[in-house]
Amino acid sequence: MPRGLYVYNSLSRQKEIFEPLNAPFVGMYVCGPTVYGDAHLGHARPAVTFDVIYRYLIHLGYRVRYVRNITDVGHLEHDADEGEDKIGKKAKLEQVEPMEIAQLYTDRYHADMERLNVCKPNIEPRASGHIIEQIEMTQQLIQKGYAYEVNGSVYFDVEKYNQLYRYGILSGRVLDELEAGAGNERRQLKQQTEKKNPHDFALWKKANPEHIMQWQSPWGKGFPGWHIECSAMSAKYLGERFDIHGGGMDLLFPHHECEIAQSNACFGKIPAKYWLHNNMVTINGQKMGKSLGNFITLRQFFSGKHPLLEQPYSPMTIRFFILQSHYRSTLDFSNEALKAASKGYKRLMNGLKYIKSLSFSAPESVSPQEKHLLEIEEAIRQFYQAMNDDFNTAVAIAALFQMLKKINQLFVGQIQPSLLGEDGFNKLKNYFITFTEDILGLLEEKPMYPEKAIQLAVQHYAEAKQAKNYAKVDEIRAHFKEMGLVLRDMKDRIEWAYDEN
RNA sequence: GGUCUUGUGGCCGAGAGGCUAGGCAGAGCUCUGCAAAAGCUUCCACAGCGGUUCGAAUCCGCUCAAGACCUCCA
Repeated sequence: MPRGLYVYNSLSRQKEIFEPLNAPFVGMYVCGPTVYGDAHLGHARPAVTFDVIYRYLIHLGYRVRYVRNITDVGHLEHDADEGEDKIGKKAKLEQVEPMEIAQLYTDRYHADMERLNVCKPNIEPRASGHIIEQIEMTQQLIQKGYAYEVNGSVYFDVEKYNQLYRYGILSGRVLDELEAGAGNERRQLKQQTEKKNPHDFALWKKANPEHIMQWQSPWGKGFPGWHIECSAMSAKYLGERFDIHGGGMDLLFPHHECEIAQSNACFGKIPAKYWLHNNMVTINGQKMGKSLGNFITLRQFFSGKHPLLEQPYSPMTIRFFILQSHYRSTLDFSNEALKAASKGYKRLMNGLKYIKSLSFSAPESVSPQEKHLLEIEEAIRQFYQAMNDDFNTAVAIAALFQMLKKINQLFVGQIQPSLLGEDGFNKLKNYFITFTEDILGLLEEKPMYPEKAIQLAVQHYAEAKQAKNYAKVDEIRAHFKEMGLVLRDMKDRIEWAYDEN
């Protein structure tokens, strides 16, 4: 299909043609969750975004190795001096093993992602399973003179690195200016650390005796620093240089900046060729995040149990909602927007369900009109063009609705399949299904009753209708409504569909 | 204080110098026991003020507003 995929590279701040280092292979690393709480809408965004990128690359014929990590150690709660990590803190509160917490939330994350129809990554490495790799990388950095040990902790020497390379290449920061505007409080805090320089970041942290998560290292007992896991694990599974590194925009600095510094100092190359960052989900115009406490978990969306939610929103509604905006724009949460997404999604699914049930037939009397074929091909072109333009799913979905229009015209019998011609019909059907299901990952959320039971009820409805027993008819309609379904009386038949309200 | 981004119709959300985005909502028509759905038609825009241009929502400047990062965060 159409070649020429362009992606926005945060490193160059512009769109670049996507050319893998070793086509047809593509290595993609995306920063996954820290598993100490349930995933919220903000976690769904990168998961869905990079899921579609993954699916599209595969669709284009690339052989993708997708690595998404699980952070189950190492992220510090306040600042490095406190030396308490998030997983450990929660575990102490709940009197369980830290790994139990990590396991629990990993499982819950997996379940949530499955409901969102997010593909599993090919490799999902855990930080705790790669302590050795992280220690080795830290040792190498010490050997090369880019890291130093103080009291059982090891820090990356940003000043030293910046002499040869440029710290800030990704985020556009200049080292000398970094500290300039920092408030007094922060400056005082930073001066108390054992770091040579406030910008230096931990590769390895010494653990206090009461600290539960700790491992033996050449520098005593401790745990890995904030950023080293991604450098160590991406290098292990994708090589020292790979194609795509993704994550949320809030990770751009310092996380990804530090990753680049570490990996570059260690291996002499910037780890990824393309750096892709999704924008934030906002709520009342503000970033949805853990620290602000203004987040709504995915489970709360699915159940509707949150004060801000007027109703539950299904996983596919959430997915569709995310895909309706471009991944580099902020996406504002509101009940109105979600409800609109829900309706749009269901309309799309009704079309999908119908076109799947339809096959081409051509009575001799009707001959195809080229106009239809051209319109179908135009929509297909628009879809690819949109996806090739930095994965513009919003425009891609607009193309899908163009195709839906044709499907609905078939549905109400305004046009016949034969009018599209066999080629036109097959293109409409096959591309619509491929685009919707395979690339965008939007699936029907099937009713909880088997198709056969529903067909039986449809029959009863038809009979009541025939007998003009309108009381019965209305009763059956009400039952369908309860199931989230509706009945549609067509001229020549009766169909059931998903209720769009 | 620094770096950066954004401001589009009732709501959400694309686009990016001249050509319909799209979804949801609203109005009308067709269809219908009543519906529902769909189709067709239709209303409603580019924060403000200047400038560049034959032409600006799109480029430049200023003003106002909102937000992100500089600390763990997707």
